[in-house]
Amino acid sequence: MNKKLYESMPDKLSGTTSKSRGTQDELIYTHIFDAILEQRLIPGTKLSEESLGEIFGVSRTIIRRALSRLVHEKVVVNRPNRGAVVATQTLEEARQIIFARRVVEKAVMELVVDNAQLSDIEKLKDQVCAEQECFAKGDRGAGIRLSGEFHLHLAEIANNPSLLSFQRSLVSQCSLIIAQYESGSKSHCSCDEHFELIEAIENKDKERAVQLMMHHLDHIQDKLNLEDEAATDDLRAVFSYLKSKKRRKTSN
Amino acid sequence: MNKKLYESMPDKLSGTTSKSRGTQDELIYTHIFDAILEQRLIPGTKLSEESLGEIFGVSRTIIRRALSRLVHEKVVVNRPNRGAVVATQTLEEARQIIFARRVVEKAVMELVVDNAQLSDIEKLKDQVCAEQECFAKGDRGAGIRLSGEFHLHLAEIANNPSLLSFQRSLVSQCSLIIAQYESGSKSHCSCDEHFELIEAIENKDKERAVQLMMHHLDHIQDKLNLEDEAATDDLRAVFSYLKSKKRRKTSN
DNA sequence: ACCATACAGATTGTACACAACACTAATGAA
DNA sequence: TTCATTAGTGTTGTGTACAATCTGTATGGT
Repeated sequence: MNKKLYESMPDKLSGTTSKSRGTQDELIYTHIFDAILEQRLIPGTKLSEESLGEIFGVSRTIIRRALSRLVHEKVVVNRPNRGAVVATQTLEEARQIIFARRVVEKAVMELVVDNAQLSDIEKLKDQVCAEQECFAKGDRGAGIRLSGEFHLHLAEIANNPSLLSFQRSLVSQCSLIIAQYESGSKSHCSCDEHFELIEAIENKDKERAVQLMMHHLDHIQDKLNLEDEAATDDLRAVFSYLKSKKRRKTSN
Repeated sequence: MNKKLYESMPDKLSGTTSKSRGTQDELIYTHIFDAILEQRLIPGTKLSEESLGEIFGVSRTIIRRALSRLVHEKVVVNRPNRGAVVATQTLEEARQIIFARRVVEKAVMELVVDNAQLSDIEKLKDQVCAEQECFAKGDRGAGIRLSGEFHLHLAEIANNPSLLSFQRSLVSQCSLIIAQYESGSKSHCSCDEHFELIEAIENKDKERAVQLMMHHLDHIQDKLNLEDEAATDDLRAVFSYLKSKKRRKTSN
């Protein structure tokens, strides 16, 4: 009766890494995850179990599982007895995360240069084009998400599951950091750099590819100025495309 | 009546990374985790929620949380509707995990050489001594666990939380791999190599420290290669030459 | 004897009720 | 007014009942 509400969600969101279909909690995880990566949920936003349960039409049990996964990936922080919030990072933590990413991206890139097939490179190009379009038409949120997914895709090509899952966590955290610290006006068009990376991969120029990647990360780090941003912290607004239904007739 | 049973457990188990105290599920997580690292739980063992609940004197809710964390760290695998089992890795997965560890350990070691204080080095020495004692008195399980904790401690000294949590997951998985593939008779006394590592750190000889670490990992991997043809109880590995088929649908 | 289907037992998946805790507001005294 | 205590309200934490699902066994047909 009050179930399966979420089935009416727009499809575009369900394609985080193009393999997000599955159980309820996975779907919900993906929605929240994407919302965070697209900066529709900004750092510090409280994620109330009951609200989310109403929004997605499931019980708190399911929400809890989705949140617990996000907590594990360090995208959400759980404050005991006080609920979960979208993670906020200090500048020092941000530097540490970017450092870790440097370590992983270097290894990933070396594997990518060795492993990348032509089809992989085509897909990468398509992805960066999509990213470019998003920025061009002003959909900054989706652009930032696709930018992160570009790096995830690299880790997929590298074909090491451990590195991939670590990369997933790091990329998400980086998106949060960008959301938190980067001035909104800066176009953040990493597309050019992404195209350069692809070119180096295509040429099998490992050294240049790695060096470009390091510079790419330098640029992210350089942009860590303190700046404010304004997005919504209203859960219902973020997920407004869902028909939010009242749970039960009891207690309003 | 059947609650708080676990309070009477021996204390020695509660010191995984010397900061394991906390909520119920964290305690239980630690106990299972240690049991796996000490190879008292071997790969493939089923972890029934109800049994564990009885053993620890808590409801399935808590057990589920502990298991979910273990699943996230890839130490336990969850089979939908059929419960959780201690993870088994194929040889290929094992190689990938060790590769990822190579990446992380190199970065960690470079940081350690830069950051290590005298007190850190003392603690490392104590830890390896404890490890040595365990092997000497035949407690192989605890020895293996301490051996892993040595590497975790290095990641702590490196002082990068992201790398540390990745390292935790990788080290646990490596312990599983060793449990699965390494012949029991081999002494696995990595203590000597650990002492050598400490010496290089003490001398601030970064290059040598990194190289020793790589060799250390080579040795782990070499042992796998020796066992390459050994029988496995992992069906996927045994029948890996078959193309895995999609699950059959309703139309039989 | 063989195969398929149906049933039975056990285990996990989900929802919900209630307990425990944290924050807020209100009350009263100095 | 200000501070301390306390009651109230809302949210999370945990246990448990029931539903859904899977595995193994038994039954019946060929």
